[in-house]
Amino acid sequence: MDDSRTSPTSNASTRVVDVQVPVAVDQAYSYRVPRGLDLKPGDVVAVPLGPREVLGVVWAENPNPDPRLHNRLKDVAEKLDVPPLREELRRLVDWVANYTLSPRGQVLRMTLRMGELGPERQRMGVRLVGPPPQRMTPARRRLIEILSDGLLHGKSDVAKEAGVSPGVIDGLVDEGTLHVEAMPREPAAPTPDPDFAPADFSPEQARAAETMRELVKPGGGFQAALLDGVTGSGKTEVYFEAVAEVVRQGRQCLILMPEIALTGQFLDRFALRFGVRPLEWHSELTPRTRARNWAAIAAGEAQVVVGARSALFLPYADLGLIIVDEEHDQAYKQEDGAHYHARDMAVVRASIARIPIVLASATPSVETEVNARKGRYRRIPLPSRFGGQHMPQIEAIDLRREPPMRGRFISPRLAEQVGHAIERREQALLFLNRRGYAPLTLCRACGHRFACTICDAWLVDHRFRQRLVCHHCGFSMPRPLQCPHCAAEQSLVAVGPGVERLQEEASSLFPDARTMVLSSDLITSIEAMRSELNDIAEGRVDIIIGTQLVAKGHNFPRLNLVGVVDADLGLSNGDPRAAERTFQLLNQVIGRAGRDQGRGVGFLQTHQPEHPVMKALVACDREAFYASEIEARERTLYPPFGRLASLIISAGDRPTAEGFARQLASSAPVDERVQVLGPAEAPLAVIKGRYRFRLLVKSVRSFDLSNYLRQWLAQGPKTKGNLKLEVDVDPQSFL
DNA sequence: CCAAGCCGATTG
DNA sequence: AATCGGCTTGGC
Repeated sequence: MDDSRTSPTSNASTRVVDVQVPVAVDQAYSYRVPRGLDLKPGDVVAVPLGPREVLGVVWAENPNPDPRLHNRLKDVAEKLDVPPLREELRRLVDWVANYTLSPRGQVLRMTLRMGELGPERQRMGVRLVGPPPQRMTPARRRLIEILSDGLLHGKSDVAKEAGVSPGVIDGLVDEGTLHVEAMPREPAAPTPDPDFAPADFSPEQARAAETMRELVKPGGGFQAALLDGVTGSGKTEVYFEAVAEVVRQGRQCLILMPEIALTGQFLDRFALRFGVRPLEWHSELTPRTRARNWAAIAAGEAQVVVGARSALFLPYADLGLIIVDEEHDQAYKQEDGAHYHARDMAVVRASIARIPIVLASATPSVETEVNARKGRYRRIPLPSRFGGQHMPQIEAIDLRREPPMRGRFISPRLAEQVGHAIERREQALLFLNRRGYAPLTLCRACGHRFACTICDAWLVDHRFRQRLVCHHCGFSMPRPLQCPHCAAEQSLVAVGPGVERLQEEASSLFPDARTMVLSSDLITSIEAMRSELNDIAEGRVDIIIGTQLVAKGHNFPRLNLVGVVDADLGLSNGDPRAAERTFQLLNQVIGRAGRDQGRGVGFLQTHQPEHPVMKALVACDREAFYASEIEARERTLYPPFGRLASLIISAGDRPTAEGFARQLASSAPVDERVQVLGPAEAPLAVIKGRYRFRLLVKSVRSFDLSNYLRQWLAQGPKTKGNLKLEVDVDPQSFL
């Protein structure tokens, strides 16, 4: 059986290591180590995988390779010249894979998204060194004019500036007038100066800042803190003190943000405090920048990194602090590929690395709030707005008693208030978390409703684009002129409001006002977005009409009135987190008002002013909201008082999906600490032509739910063909 | 009969 | 994730 005697490649002196490759497999694969190559766990290597070569990470020494692999083992191709992944990061990868039931390789892939590695392409520059050319042309003259300072200029930059083609430069180089030299490499990350512009703190803020500095004292180990401050209380400047301290210690700091695309203002604020912008990490980086930033992070050159959730998995050389800004934000939950919650995994990383972590929010998630109440997290309060300003005054408008006119959505009282704001030359924001013109189109003649052909959803009327669009799969069709069902003409009516329709209404109410719609589907690029936000900040807009895009992190100095057009919108579905999310979102939106002048007002148009969320918002009574929400979670054993996982089964046809879901449910191991609910048809039963069923698995808190799920799925029925099973531990969304 | 397209298994 | 092989489908 053992043919090692005949195989020249396997002998006792050949080392074998297990290498984790960044593909969706859970196991590490074994490779032989070529003679003379020194490998240890964490080293980044290139290995052959099937017909191609991929990057991988040495996970362990393997003294006893599986004999069944005897002569199938391949050699490690190469060891890359990058710092090895530290044990801390490898343990995080293992932990996340284990907890979320994702293949380890899939988690590892997030740490190796390094763009194009390899030798850095040298940028070339030109310098004026010789006499003018014999034949002078206008193009050459412009070029020489710009280069007359004798300094080295980027070749493509100078060509662009002079408006000449690169050929002109080459010509002058040939004549000896210009000389080509390599440009010095720009540092990927300039070092922030912790003492560049220290903040001027109120006594309250100074106390919190002192606690921040204490938190990051050397040798302090793992500690989680909740920086709990209302919008406008100066949370950012306060946690900058912790950042400054960590920078002084020469260690690295990661600041996680829910949406990096919207953080233009944040980068500026950072630069005001530290003199330079921090290093950015997000999905829109070009491969080149990605490679540079990855290398700078791994080498420890980048001291402060601001990033979206994927920045959590980067190979920091010496991470000393993690900050999770707006920790309650849903955008931290990754919903495709590996399902993980970046805030929770950040706490895990901090704990593995034995470093402090700061969660910042004005409206903490219920999970975090409970951790703070139980003393597991240290609460650092910032109870009031900076400069003695007041929180906005909030009133509910009961739509049952003060309804808008038929076919309108702005009630008379809200319209009157917007009118006053415009007269005072202040801005008003109308908030409606609904893109497009109208969420439903129907035929007045026959009642036909326009629905997506492959999803279980109505088509949303988008008038700017002149199309009906499905928000779940992206399907769209031109807005028809007649009903496809009964052929009636001029019979189609828009039902319900979207931001575009609201703009129409605002323009008819205030014909002279300048309105602007801010909605994710109208944003073409980050650049365009930043310029629109700038228009608002500089007062070129009177009425802003926006979706939740406007809730996030932007400061509009002239904004004093916020009207929430449909405060009930997020409460209607059967989502267990609906109340929490509505509270957080509306609090954040209303918090946009009056940040600079401190006399903001907010109006909530609602059909249920007696709802706990509305009452807490109107009374500015955060405690009342948390008290009622925590009590409800405790009673029903929902997180954080119990554990939850969601299994989504989908297939191309309904019976297959439902059949498998039933089979799966009945194969669940019996355990008194676990409850398997369902299968139930998912709230959106069909998405992209796939029929979806859901099982909800609920357990007590002191239970290893991931392990239970793993055992269940290992012995349960296997998916095949069209069937797909997605596992989501700690689900946030229930659609 | 061959090309194209889809599914599922495999990667050490 | 990417690739390959097997199988079906479709055009000639």
